[in-house]
Amino acid sequence: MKFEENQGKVILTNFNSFNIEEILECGQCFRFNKIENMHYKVIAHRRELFIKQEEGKVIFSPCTLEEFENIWFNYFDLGTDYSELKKLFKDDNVLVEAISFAEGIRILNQEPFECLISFIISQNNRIPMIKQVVKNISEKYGDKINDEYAFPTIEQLSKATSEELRECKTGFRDKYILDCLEKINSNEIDIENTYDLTTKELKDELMKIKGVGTKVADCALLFSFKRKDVFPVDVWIKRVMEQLYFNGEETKKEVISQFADEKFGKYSGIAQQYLFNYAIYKKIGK
DNA sequence: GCCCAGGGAATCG
DNA sequence: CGATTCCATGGG
Repeated sequence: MKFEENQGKVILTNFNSFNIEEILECGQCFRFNKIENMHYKVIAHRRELFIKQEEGKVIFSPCTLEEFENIWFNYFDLGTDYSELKKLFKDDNVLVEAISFAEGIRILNQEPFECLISFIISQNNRIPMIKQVVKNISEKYGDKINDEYAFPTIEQLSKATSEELRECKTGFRDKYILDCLEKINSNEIDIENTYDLTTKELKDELMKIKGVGTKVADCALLFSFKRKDVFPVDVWIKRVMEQLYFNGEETKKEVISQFADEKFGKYSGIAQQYLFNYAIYKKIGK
């Protein structure tokens, strides 16, 4: 892998396992827009970033070398060698098949607060609606950056009222967002300093928030707290796992979760993302 | 009007 | 505790 700055852009070459469409469209993040094929805009870290992928190269702009090294390298998880991780799954024919549908998926390292709120909103909701609600909240409470709005800081969103949140179309999840803010502001939970916590300790912490159960906590753990050993089980994963590993038989989420931990191990979260993408692609159960 | 969405809380045995 | 029941909103 190589990256260098050229006239306000950073060009990434000699990489593997990077497909901007697969990375953004696989349901892990909500602040992006498609401009054209393999050309996207991402809003994260109070910045607007354009990503255009061509044969053998990815162009990030506007972007300095410093920003790339300090922010986007980590955001796109470029320190992780996905070709090595995929080798861990090479003996599982089912997973190999799922991976073949999106070789270029990577798990983004998103900002914890935004990711947590986004997945609180995801409860009983659809991906296009989640994107819309997160956008509404950003436009109402966040700072303007170019022609978009950054996701609000904790301080900014703490000014929100139940009525305002409902105007942003959060629906009944308004009280969950308010509870999240209360618990952060009263230091009942701390999402800033989590490095020393085990995955279970951090999960218990997150689940103190009303509206955060196993699934929402797992998504936050995987997508923003760098815990690649968690395997979020939602309706799609449940269906695809039942079909691929349980002979199409109805299986409880807890059983699927434990099965995944044992089968996929330390990097089960990566496996989950390939399987989720496969489930959506095949429209399993629909 | 009806159904369901990347679930969770409350309640019950 | 594990299992069942109830909850609640917007969009198609």
